[in-house]
Amino acid sequence: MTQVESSRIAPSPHSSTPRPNIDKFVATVRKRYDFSPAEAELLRDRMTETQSYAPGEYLVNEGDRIGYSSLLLEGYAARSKDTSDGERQIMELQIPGDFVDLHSYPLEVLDHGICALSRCTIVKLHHEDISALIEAHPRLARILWFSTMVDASIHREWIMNIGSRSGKARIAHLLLELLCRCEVVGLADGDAYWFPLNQTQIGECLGFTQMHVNRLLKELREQELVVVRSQQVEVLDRDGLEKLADFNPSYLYLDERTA
Amino acid sequence: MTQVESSRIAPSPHSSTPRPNIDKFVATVRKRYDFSPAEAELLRDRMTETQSYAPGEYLVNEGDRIGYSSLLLEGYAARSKDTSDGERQIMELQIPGDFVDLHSYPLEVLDHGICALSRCTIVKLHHEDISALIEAHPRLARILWFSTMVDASIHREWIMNIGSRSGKARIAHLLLELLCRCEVVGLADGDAYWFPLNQTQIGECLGFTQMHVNRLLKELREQELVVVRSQQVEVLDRDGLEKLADFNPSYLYLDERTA
DNA sequence: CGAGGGGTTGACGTTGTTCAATGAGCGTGG
DNA sequence: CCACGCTCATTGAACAACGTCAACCCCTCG
Repeated sequence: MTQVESSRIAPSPHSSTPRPNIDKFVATVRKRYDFSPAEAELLRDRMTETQSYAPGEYLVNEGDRIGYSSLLLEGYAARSKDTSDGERQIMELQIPGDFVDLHSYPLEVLDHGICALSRCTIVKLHHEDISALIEAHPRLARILWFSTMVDASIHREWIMNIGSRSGKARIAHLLLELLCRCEVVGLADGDAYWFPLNQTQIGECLGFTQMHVNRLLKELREQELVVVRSQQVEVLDRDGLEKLADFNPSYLYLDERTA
Repeated sequence: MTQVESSRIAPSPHSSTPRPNIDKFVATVRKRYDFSPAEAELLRDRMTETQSYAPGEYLVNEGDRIGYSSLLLEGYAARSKDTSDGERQIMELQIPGDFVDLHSYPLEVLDHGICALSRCTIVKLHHEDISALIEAHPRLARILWFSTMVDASIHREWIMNIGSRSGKARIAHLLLELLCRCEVVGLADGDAYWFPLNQTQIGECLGFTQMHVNRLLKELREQELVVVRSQQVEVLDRDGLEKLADFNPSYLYLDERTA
């Protein structure tokens, strides 16, 4: 819980942290790629420049051509695109340990924006440094590539979620995904975790209106499956919720036994 | 049109083509990464083993651990997952020139299946060859990585499509995406192209029932925007269809000016 | 104390599903 | 040749899911 709370403490913007803590990123790939301390050092050596963003601020805008990628150290962010009628669709949620725009390294121009959903702190990795690292250590290329491919896998599961599941199952699935991901980076407190999205933003993830999200959350609460209130998710009946959501975490690639 | 028809001719399975034509793949990355003839040769030299699949056959099953990736030479395939209630969600359509499971190189185990929607021919690229190529030519890593990141970008647009657009706009968007992609690899005939999906499969892409797809196609036909019949899509009013679908092809990364 | 953000609830309309029936096209075997 | 089975497309009517509009609540912050 202390780690959760710490993400609300605002560091000074544009500060420089000589040795940022990238352990959460290492934790997300560890089960698949044995990230040696030496390899972590290589990466960490290139990451010094940190930056903070206020809730609602965009780290990257759709169409931006940026020369660095950002590793999220604290806070929640979202990949999103704006619709022509002024709405917004969120494609993925990002939590500490996630490389939020490593996609921009091979893509050069980003097709989507990255929006801070809470106060966020990131550390930058410049693209020229990625190129140098990869050239000297090809295995790092595969690890970074892997990390972006997990994003693609999450995208596919979201397509499945939005396209094929019932309303309650969709919300349940979203909340379970975040529980699993928070656990891996040490941000879960049992079956509870910090979740700074309001009902409107949950709707933007799932293709629902805020009112409908409200009704669905009410049903999940009344069935004593999960409670979402004041930026906290508390899963009451994990088995029941997973069954309702048809949840199988293998798409997150968080352990070695995944199908 | 001849190229379209040729995809129905069945080559013998497990045949060996010394120098497969990978020009369509080169065409899909050309605008972003100037793929030199020498680099194309490097790739082609490693690709000799071809294979064919019948419609409905799976190239890869969810959870498979395969040692090679497949470049689609002929036919339509789909990335898909099965739902618990026996339905199926399609996450992406693949056409000639697409690397259908390059994702499995960094992921090792695939989170989704690849299903042939028509008769398909692929050529294999073994993962050990990818590793060797990348080690010797780091630029190729970025090109292959790029190709998988375009898949991720397409996934994001599909999330947007399914989550935020109206029924008619969803179908229109899907048909326009395929038109653009077919054009780049020379498989479009003006504003028409071969499209071997039936209404059930279109529904599996968009989260609709077959009956609803039928009704939406009828409306699009009556509005003289697009006609879909007997495995052919004919776009009658491209501007009108693009406006209806709120279609912006920049997410496909098919030209250099993309936002 | 007023404004604003977020949550809650109800009535009603639209969108999409389900169930059911029908027809068109095509290959197969009698 | 026709009858038959099969896939795919088409259409209608009842129903469920979800959006829209509107009102109201609570809390916080200035």
